[in-house]
Amino acid sequence: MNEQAPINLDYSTSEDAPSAREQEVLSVVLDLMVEEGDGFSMASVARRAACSKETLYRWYGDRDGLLTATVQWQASKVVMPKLDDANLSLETFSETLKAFASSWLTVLTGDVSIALNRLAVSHAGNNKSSLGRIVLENGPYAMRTRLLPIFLKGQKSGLINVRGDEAFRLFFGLVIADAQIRALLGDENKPSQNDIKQFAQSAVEQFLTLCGSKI
Amino acid sequence: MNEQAPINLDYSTSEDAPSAREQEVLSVVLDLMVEEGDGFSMASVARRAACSKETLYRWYGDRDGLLTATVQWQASKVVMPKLDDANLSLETFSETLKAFASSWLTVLTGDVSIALNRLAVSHAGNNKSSLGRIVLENGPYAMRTRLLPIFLKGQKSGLINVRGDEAFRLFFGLVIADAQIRALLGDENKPSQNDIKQFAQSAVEQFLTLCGSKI
DNA sequence: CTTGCGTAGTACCGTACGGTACGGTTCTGC
DNA sequence: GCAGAACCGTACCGTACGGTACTACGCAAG
Repeated sequence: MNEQAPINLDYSTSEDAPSAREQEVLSVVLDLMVEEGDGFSMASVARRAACSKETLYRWYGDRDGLLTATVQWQASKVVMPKLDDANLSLETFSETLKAFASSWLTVLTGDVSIALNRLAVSHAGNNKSSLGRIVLENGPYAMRTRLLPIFLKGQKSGLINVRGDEAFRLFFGLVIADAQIRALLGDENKPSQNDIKQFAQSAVEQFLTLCGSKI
Repeated sequence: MNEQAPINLDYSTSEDAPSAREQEVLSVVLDLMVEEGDGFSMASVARRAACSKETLYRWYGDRDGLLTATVQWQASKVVMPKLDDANLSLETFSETLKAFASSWLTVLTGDVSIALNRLAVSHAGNNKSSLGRIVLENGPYAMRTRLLPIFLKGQKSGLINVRGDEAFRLFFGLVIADAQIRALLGDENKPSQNDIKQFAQSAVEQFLTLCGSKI
């Protein structure tokens, strides 16, 4: 349904991991993104990374290549949570979901994620520059891909009863709600770590209430 | 909690409504925003609106002023739904919420809203340019302000049982879920009008299930 | 020591755009 | 019909930035 025209996401196969020096550069880009949004110049990157613009262009081709490499590097740092499918009690299931929800909210309202998503949103308007696509693939879609098997296991264990895609939509809504868009729009009123824990907990409880096998 | 340092939102008091000619200009800006995102130039506005750049600068001061005027004009076009507090049956309440949810989803996934929110998000990164703030005030906050009295009425009639701010967060999450962020990131898979009706209906049902007075 | 490669630093070019200036034209009030 | 303001169209300026060219230096191999 969603996987159409697979984009080049072969950062895990082609050029494996960026070298230490490259990571320095990409890290500078991330910092600049957080500080100045999309406005930073190639010159500022070169200056702060103590490299020449020529090197940037040799390594990444153009500005968009640099941004793409940065986004993909950042995405590659997010690790996949595991759920051992053996002992799937309601307790385990619920706790796993809560932990995931908490971590997800923390990431999404973090500075780096905000900067990255701002960049992707603004680039999604202008055609060319597939940054929006890439963030979409590594953001919502990736989370969906990660959560679906978890939901599936819960379903097979009779803990929930709902179609997978509906489960994802519901879970996203209950957990994230308006937190992300408000952060993107510059709302300074960010949820504290305590708020997040609270949100995650009640979201999971609501989730289980709504689709905890009863139909 | 949210209303701090009230920004200049006096488009309703100072210069009332833009003239017909001004509306032509602002409409051109909206069109260009939908077509090209933030990338459009003042020259392109002048060209398509068949006016001179000098006029644009005389009227709006600078580019940011033009954008601000456009955003505020668009926001002023959204009308406030009413709920007659007299006959507040569960049926009426539920139908009102469903209609609101449906309309909300339609607006948020529409081209104009997407373009506007993209603009606001990208400007929220760069300080100066209070566009993010303005969209935040006229988007999520305005919806919150609109919904709170409705929830309050429902609460007083014993139909729901939840704190107002929690009700808003919950309602937002159930109705909007990942639809807006996906649209902003350029997901072409927009919900059809039928999907929207479906989403709105089940969202309201879920909302009433979760906080329909039972605690 | 010498040769050659990779890179830092910098100067440079072309372009795009925000903002201004100005001549010519239309509209408005008297 | 006349004066003044508003406005259109366009030419122009300054700047900022993406991208390229070139020089100098460090360093490793032979």
